[in-house]
Amino acid sequence: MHRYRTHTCGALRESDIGHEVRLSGWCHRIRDHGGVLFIDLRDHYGMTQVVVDPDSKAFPLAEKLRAEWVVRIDGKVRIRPAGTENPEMPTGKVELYASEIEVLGPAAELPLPVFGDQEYPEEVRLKYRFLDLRRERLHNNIMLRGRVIDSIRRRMKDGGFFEFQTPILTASSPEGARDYLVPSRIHPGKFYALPQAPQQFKQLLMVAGFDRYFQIAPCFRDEDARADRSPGEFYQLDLEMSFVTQQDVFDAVEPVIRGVFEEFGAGKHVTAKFPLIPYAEAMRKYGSDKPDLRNPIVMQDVSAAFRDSGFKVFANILANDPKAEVWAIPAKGGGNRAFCDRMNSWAQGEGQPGLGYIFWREGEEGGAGPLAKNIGPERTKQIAEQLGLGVGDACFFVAGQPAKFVKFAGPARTKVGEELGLIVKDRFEFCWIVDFPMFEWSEEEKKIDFSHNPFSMPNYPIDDFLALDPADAETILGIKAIQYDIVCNGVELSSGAIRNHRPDVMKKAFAIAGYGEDVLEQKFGGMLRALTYGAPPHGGIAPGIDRIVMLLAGEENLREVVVFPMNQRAEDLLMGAPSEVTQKQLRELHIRLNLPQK
RNA sequence: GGGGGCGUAGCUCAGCUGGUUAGAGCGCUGCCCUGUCACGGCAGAGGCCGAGGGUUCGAGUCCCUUCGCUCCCGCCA
Repeated sequence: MHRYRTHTCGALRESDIGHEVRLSGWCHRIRDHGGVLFIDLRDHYGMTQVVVDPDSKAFPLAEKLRAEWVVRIDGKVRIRPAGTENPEMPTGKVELYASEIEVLGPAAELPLPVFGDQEYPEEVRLKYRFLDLRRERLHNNIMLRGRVIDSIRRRMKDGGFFEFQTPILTASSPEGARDYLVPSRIHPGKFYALPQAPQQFKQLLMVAGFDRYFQIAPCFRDEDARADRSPGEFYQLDLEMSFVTQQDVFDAVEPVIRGVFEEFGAGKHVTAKFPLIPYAEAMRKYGSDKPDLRNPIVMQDVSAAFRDSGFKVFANILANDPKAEVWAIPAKGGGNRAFCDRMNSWAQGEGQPGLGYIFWREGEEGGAGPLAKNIGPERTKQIAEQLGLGVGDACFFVAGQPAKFVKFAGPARTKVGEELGLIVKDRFEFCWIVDFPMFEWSEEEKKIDFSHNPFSMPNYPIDDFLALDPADAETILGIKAIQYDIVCNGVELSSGAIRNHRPDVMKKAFAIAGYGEDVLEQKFGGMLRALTYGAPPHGGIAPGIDRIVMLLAGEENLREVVVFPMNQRAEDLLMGAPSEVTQKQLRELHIRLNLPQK
């Protein structure tokens, strides 16, 4: 007989009745009836009920067992007495009558019970992550993650992609997020950086002729955390392809993503064909470049209804600023004052002066509320008709420069959708966001800068692009990049682009953004050199693994799908990272600390 | 860096307009219980009410400061 077990805790069935077996596992739950005592013995594979009574020589020890002790139990499998089967458990028709128990690992009183599904504070859960991971929900999430990654690998390989490993210790890159730095012992004063993404490496692999690359790649960024953004490190399905158009990338990636969501989405509806939504349209309709399409609300421009109207606040905004507009957020089913007032207070809590509204109800079919009275019945009717609203509905309005108010309009649309229960859960609504602007006006630096990734190819005839006058801001700010995102349920799942593989175009793009060739050479010399010696047109994308698993697991927070996550302040409470190091270590690295005054 | 929320027993939480000895459930300890599967019953231990300061006859409760966790803004090729 094996030292620890002949079966796992999820294995025993009626066919095993009468056999002498050995199980090892954790005491999940113990029910002591004095004369008879039940132990639910748990391991990774399942749970089996163990019975002990005073006729067994294991009885005295069984009475001493406590939750989460690790034990080995020998005994005979027997059928449960009629009426005591548990149909909830796969092993529920049988039980193990214990003849011998050995304690393999006793447990101290638990700071975090494994049994049950109560919520516990993040701090305790992270400090005792190993206990939290024993709990069903997290345990399942982590296994789901593994299965999702297996499936992704298989799908990528079937699609003709090869998996590569790229360096973890690399060079600091000037663009993007803050780097994690690693001091060099051999080169005093110099540092490696952990890659924010294997961006340049995958492009170099394309230049090297490997044609189709992918990697489940760790990425490191020293930026502050969010619920959907782990501090420090996260994983991407990083991929790159040569000789492709944007459409080729879509055709390669969309089936992988859709397939994974259909495979693990527990039957939830998955978008059959991801619609393409231009960035500008997404901002206009949804107030976001990562719209939640489960929310049916589509905003509209209703400036005409307010221009020169009796509602002076909006009329003046429109009269005084040619860029100003008024947008409407329709709220079907929100046609009562209580709801409109609640939205108004919410807006004030968001730092807005308020949220104008009109609502329609029985007896006031022409529109109710102060705003309706100010603009009059004709204009109110015009709004109702434009948005298809009637009795029982409401509509909210935001005014000003769209570029400035979308940061509020987008969340307002979400809020209305949530409050009115318009968001259809149990669906994965995907879309591609395309046509991102290549450049944007940096208010901070008072100059044109890259809007997103400087490696993206501008969607503009190459000769015309090379001939651009850097002072022609209007034309330049209108140029789109061949860049795209996948968005699902309001979560940005991935970002990608057709890359700029032409050194002359790249030099021009950097020149437009105000960077000289010396900067380009210094920061991206390797990349530039590679593009000089025969670079294929190429492009790719990098879906976030953690976010995919988060959506599939139905979780709101990345920590629920990462085995050993850090907390919001980028601390690992279990391992105690970051930590101080010895003077000797610092000396070897030629580092002297210069700590902030406290 | 900024804003919101939270902080009371090992854990989850209650504790009203400030009022005498701060409660419940789970867990823990002891006793009882031979068919439970959230077993049940009885008894008990366990509290710097995050920390510091203030107001008050009196503070878990009000005010200020500070620390911790979390959510958001900034930031995020």
